[in-house]
Amino acid sequence: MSSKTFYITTPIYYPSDKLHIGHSYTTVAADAMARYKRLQGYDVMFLTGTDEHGQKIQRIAEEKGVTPKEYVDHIVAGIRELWNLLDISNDRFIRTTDKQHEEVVQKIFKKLYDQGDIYKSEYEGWYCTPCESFWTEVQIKEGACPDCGRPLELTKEESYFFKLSKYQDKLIKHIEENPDFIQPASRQNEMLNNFLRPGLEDLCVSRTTFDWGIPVSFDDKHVVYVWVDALSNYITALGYLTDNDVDYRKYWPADVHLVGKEIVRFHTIIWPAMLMALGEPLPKQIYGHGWLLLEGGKMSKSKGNVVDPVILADNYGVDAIRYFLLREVPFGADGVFSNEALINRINSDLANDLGNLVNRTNAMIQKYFKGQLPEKHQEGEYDKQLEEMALQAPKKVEGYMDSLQFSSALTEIWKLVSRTNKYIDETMPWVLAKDEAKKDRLAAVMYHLAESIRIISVLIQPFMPNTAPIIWDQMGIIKEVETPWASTKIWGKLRKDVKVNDAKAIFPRIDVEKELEALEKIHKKQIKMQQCKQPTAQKEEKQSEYITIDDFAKLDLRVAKIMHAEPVKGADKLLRLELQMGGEIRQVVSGIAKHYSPEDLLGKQVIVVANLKPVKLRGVESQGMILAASDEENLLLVGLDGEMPTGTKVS
RNA sequence: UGCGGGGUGGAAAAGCGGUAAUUCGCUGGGCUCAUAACCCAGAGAUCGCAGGUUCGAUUCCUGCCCCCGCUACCA
Repeated sequence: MSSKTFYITTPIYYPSDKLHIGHSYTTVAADAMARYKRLQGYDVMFLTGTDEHGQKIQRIAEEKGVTPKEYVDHIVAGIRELWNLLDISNDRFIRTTDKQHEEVVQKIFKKLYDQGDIYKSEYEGWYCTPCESFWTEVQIKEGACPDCGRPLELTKEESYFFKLSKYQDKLIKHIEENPDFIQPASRQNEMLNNFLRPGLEDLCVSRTTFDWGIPVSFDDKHVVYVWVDALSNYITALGYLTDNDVDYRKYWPADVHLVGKEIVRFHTIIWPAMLMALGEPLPKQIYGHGWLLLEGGKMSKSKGNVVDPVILADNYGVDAIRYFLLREVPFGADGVFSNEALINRINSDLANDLGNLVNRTNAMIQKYFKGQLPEKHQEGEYDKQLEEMALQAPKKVEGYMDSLQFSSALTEIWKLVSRTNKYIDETMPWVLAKDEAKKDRLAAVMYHLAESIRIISVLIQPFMPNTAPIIWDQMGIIKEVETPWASTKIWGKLRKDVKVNDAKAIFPRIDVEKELEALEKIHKKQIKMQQCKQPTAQKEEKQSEYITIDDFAKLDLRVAKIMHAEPVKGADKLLRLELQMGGEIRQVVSGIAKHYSPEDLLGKQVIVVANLKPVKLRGVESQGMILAASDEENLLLVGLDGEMPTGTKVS
């Protein structure tokens, strides 16, 4: 019956570290969409996964002394657990280390090579041999490696290139003719103006400098680089170029690739070009959402933010977190996460409005009708208004959902929640209850409340998959008959003599003050735990890394006095200092501008590493380094417990 | 420094050429079914600054200031 298909994807995440609330945001959004489409009768394919290759992961794994695969297995297990916890209903989970994916990527690469869309050439760049890394002109500093500071060589590396430039005009045309292809529209202009129209360069799609990747099947010195490997997950997961490509033929092209705004470029330029080269249809839409910024104002910094989704879900419930993520931020724009915002949202929208509505309705039906409404209802004033509003809500919600406006969709549902709360005040059931003659009218009022709640409960399903069934249970709503999506469009689906069950608060109110304190404590604890972990790791290393007194003697530490200080032009962290050190004046560039103003420094005595090799910073020579203690927030210069003549040796 | 986003009542956030929505908070009132909740009313904004276009600008143009993210510089 469901011939309509809907294919939605999230990006595949890079498992170099634990995921945070920002990743959850994308995935929860995709999940809400997938659930919504399923409810509408679509045959949905919802894909998420992990992008597991690359130098960075290889490096981290080496540092930890495990194989890259062992390392990612561990992280990926955690990611799957998180999606499980957040009730993510993905139909498939792809890992770029899956055998099928690797094989198909090799086939794709070979195919593009055979038809001339990938060609072998040389990649020229500045190469740092010890780091085994290439750097671009912009990245290098003073001809040295930005990582280790050692000299670079202009090196050529054999590399495979994808003919991106060939597809430039076709891409521009496609984007111009399909205004929905890139959403929101502002991103479309960004792509056209910043990348496509100025001209595309061919893309380097293989590497020889590391081997944690999919080997190029016909040239095993090379590994397939991220573009071809990662982007193609959207089709390899469906069995593209395999014996069993039923799903590919069924679901491709994708309806939406949901991505963060930082990777819009890859999805709207490189990916479509690859598909054009493969002769496959392009996805219908790429939607670039904004960031969920973790530390908004200074408020949250001082109050501390717990951003571990697991802790948040444990404390407030999965649905509350899902609600917050999708409600707080207008999809497409950036938003800010703070514990306070989260708790306020839970209190006002979930506890006060929705939770309380269900609770008071349930309580009244129990109190006035012993839990079950009679068949006979007397229609009255205000009923029509509520009915109309309830019947409009689903249409509006659908409109917003179809354009991925989750926040607006929820706002629309909550308008109905508010209207229903207001209906109680208008009809004043407690007055009706005092007059036995008005029993029928009272029954109709209760029914209107229950029916409105039923419609609300069905509408919130995609967002809050756990809450909906709880409401059904409390309100005696029968799942199969009274909760299909289409049932929201008909008033009166709920049977007249509905019988409710005992209920307790779905969303208890949270004490903001207390809770913020509690979160703060957890936050501090986490920081402590991290700090504890690091020193133990370092300790082991340090035992073999003792230095001798001779090593120390190599340092020439001197007392110096700051005679002059000024900002370095074009740098916001650097100060240029002139130091009196014995008979000489030294010029030192120091990254302390965020913590000290030039005036503060005049006349101060500091400790200088006097025999440090001079370097140029931002074009200014620095002949040494001054010592300071610093953590993430603060920085204090190291001084003397009194005054000493400048030039005095420190040991 | 480059790129991008933004500055609208206490907070968040719409509007984008013609009485400045909405939510939270605040004040006052109502009600008592309910989770100190719900309902009603009210106060509170010269829409970052300075010019310009226009009969008229928060909305268009120019310049400037500030904030945020990425980026470079923290020897």
